[in-house]
Amino acid sequence: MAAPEQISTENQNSLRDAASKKQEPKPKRRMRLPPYERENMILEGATRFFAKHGFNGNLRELASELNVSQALIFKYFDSRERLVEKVYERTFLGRWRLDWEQILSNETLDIYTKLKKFYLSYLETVDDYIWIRIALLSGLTGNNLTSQYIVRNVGGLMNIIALEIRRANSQDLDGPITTLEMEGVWMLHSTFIYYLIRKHIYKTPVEMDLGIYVNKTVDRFLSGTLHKEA
Amino acid sequence: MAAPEQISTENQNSLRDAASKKQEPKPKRRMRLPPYERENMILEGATRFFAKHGFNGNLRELASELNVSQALIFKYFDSRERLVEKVYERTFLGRWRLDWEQILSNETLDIYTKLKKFYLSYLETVDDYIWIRIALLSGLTGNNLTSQYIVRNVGGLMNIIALEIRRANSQDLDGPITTLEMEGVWMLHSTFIYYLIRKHIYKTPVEMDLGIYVNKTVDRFLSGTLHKEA
DNA sequence: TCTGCTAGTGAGCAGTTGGTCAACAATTAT
DNA sequence: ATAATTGTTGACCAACTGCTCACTAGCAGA
Repeated sequence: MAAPEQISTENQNSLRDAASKKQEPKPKRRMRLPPYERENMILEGATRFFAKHGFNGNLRELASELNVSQALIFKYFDSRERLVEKVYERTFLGRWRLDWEQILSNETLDIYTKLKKFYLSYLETVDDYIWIRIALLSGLTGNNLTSQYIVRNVGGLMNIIALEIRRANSQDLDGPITTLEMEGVWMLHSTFIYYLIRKHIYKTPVEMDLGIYVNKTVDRFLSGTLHKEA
Repeated sequence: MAAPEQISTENQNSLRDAASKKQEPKPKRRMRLPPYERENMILEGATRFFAKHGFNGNLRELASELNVSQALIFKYFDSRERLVEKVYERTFLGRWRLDWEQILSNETLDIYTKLKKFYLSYLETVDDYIWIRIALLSGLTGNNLTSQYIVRNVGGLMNIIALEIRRANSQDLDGPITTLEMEGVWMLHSTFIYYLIRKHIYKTPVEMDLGIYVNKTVDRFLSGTLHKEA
């Protein structure tokens, strides 16, 4: 760790040159962007960065990843807190698809294809390192309205599925949905969420063909994993 | 909810007394504990604390929760990093039950009761605010061997279950287990893990009777959620 | 080419944080 | 009682962090 005490002048020079060659050749011409673009660039970088380092990641580090001064971040976002809020919005609200509800309520589809269509679309927008990490981080950090908003929204979809399952079982649709019925629906959803956790967070091997995986999982969910024989 | 606006002087005094009694009458006599006990106390407090505030929670705050100086923490743990490691060990390794593997391999039980027995025991040791939060936090922070160790261990159990399902389906036990077979097994496990996430992290309403919940979930997993009629 | 507007920055401030250390005091042995 | 041992602490340090501000420089319009 200690620097050598004696170096020849030439060495010193060449070392300095090498060093300066590594930091200078980027004369780092100051790039001027229209505010909207710059804001977007920062927000996108922050999303990636927070996903990786958590919401109290070092802002100076974020700035240097963006090749921008740390002061600039505060020109576009009043405080770290505001920046984090924006990241939430971008990540969650920005990805919510309004047609999910329609797929699930579509009367012309049977329950198998309905669930397969929905979860294929759901996974397409959500099977992403950034999304799953931000989702878990925001849940753990708590105190954020956005994650609660999502919980409620997903809860709404789960309710629809519960009703569709009743319909498929030709049960009475009127009574209130029981806790155990809801747990049944969450079973399917849990499977897909934990698939994302294993894939993007624990990085264990998983089935990579989403089409096959979704089909098989929905089938299993509805029909059971035991071959009913005879 | 609102406090009464008028209180007699006596009341005010007694209130003030009560308040001061709460912070002053602790002349904070210095408590001396045998090292083993103190270490345990700090470790337990740190586990609770990190579970709540994440692994870069403020150590001064932790110290004050323990009614102990911040310097003392460093007498028992060289650095924050070491402390976090110990928290991992305590939380994960300390809870692993060796008999889980035996329950699952037990030849005298049918697959239904096997899975029910196992997951009841599993949830009993793992259905806990602290456990699920530390588990997710450690996964997100990455770079920890312990969480990978657990992933491997759980993976081992999943493998056993995969084999048991083959047996129940009277399939050939010899071929290698396919990715899709494994995904099937993860479906059940995912359900229980995400149950914990909903319960302890998102704090949404869930079925509270573990016995009923485990039974019903295993049944659904094996037999499907659709009533197969005629 | 020059000028005005404003995107962008370096330097620095106040507060915080992990970690250290000499001194203090609770307990035990004498 | 007294002394030796050692668990415990207050005060401190150096590094870091969110955030600010006076100043710099890229770009559009004249």
